[in-house]
Amino acid sequence: MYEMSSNMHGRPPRFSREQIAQVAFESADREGFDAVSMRRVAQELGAGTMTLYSYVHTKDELVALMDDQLMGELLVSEEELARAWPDAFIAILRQTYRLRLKHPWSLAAMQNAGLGRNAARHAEQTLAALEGSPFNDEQKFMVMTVADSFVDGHALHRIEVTTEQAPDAAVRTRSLGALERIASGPYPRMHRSWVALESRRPLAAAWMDESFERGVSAMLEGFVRQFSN
Amino acid sequence: MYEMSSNMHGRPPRFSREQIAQVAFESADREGFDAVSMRRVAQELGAGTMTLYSYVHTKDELVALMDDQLMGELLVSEEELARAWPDAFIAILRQTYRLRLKHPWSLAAMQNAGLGRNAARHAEQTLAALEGSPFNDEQKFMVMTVADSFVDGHALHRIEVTTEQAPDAAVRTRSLGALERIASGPYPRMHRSWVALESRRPLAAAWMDESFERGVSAMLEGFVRQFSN
DNA sequence: CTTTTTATCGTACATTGTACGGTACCATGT
DNA sequence: ACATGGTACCGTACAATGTACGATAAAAAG
Repeated sequence: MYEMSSNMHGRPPRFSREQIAQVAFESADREGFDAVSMRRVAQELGAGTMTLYSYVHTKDELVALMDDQLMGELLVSEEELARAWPDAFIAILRQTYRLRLKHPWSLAAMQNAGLGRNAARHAEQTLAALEGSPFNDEQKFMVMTVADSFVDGHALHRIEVTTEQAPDAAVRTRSLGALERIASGPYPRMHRSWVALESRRPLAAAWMDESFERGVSAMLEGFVRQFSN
Repeated sequence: MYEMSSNMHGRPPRFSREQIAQVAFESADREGFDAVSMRRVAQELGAGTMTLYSYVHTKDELVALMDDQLMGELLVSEEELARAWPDAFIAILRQTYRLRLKHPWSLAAMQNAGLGRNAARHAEQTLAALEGSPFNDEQKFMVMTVADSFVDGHALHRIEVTTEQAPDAAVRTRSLGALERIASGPYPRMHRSWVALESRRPLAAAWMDESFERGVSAMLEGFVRQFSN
C-alpha cells in the first residue's frame, strides 16, 4: 500500500509515528492519561501543535499508536512460547496483568484503539501458547477471550481500588471511603469478610496477587474439565 | 450528621440529587457518556449550569451518583437470594453482566466513583448469595472479587468489540479492522480459530453469551475444587 | 420588616480537539 | 538552474469543557 523511501515527494518528515507515540506513552506514564493532550505532546517534541496532525488524523489515532506500542511490550520470545502447557500461557497472562498495572491508562486507552498490529501478534502468540492444551481451535479462542477478560477485569478493579487515593478523596466526593462505609453500615457479611482478611496481612497487594493467581488457575482447571467431555 | 426537614433555613432546593443523577443517567444512555456535560444536564433540568454545583461539588461526584443509581438496579429480592447455591450467585453475575452491556458507560464511570451505598449493598447481597457455598468468609470474598472482575472484564471486551463500529472506523483511524487484519496478516492460528468459529453462526452475540456462561461455570468449578483441599 | 441562609446563575478563564489557510521546504521534471 | 508540485509545519480561531467568583433572589427565622 505504502510507497517506499524511493519515489519521495515533498518535504521529509521530522518525526516518525513511533517517536510521537513514544513521547505520548511516556507522558501518560508520568502525568496520567488525561494529561496527554495534543499540545503537550507537540511541545515535548519541540513542534507546533498542529504539526502532529501531519502524522495522525485524530487524537484517537495517536491513542491507538500508544496502545500498539504497549502491546509490543507483551510480545514474547519463541523459546518462551515453546514451554509446555500451561506454563507459557499462564506466563503470558501474568505479563499482561503486570503491564496493565504498570500502565493503568491502557485500559481506558483500549476503548478507542481497535485491534492493532501488535495486539494481533499478541493474540497469535497467546493461541500459540495454547498449543499443547487439550482444547480445539474454537475452544482455544474462547479460553483466550475469557482469560483476557479476567486479566483486564482484575487489573481494572485493582487500579480502581488503588487509585482511590488518600484521605481527602472521601471529602472531595462527599461519599464515604470504602472502609468507613463497610464499618458504619448494615453490611455484616462484608464486615465479616473484612475481619477475616485483616488477620492475614499484608492486605492490598499480596492479597490481590493471590486473588489473581487463584482466579487464573481456577478458570483453567474449570475449562479443562468442561472441555473434556 | 444531617439536619432533618424540620429546622430548615434559606431557600429550598428545586431538585434532588437523585433527580439530577437520573437525568444524567438517561442522558448517558441516549447520547453516550462523553455527551454528559454539566451544561447539558443543567439545560435538560431547565436550570442554569452553575446551579448544579449547589447539589454536587464536582462532576466526578455527579458521576458517582450515576454509578450509585446504576448499582441500585442490581439489588435483588430476598427470595432471589434464598435460592440454593450456586443459583442465586450466578443469577447476580448474569444480571450484573446484562447491566454493564445495557449501560456501557458504567465501566468508564466506575473509575471515578468509589464504593457507593448501593454498590456496598450489592456486594453484601453477593456475599449472601454465597451462603450455601463451600467457601469460608475469606474465600467468599475472593470468589466475589474474581467473579466480578471476570464479569466486568468480559463486558469491557465485548463493548470494545461491539463499539468498533461500521466500515468507516477503519478508515478514520487509518488502522485495519480486526477482520481484515487477521485475514491479511501472518496470523495463522487466529485465522484457524476464526474459520472454526464461522462454521458456528451466529457469531457475535450468541458466541459471547456462551463464552460468558462457560467462563463463569469454569471459574466456579475451579474454585470449588481448589478450595476443597 | 430585618436578618440569615441557601439556591440560582451570568460571566469569565483556562484547557481541550481540531478546521483552516498560509508558509517553508524538498524532490523531481525541465 | 529554475519551476513545479507535493508535503511538512504551524499561527490563528472556534466551539466545548469544568468550574471559580460574585451578584442576586428567595424563603425561613427572629
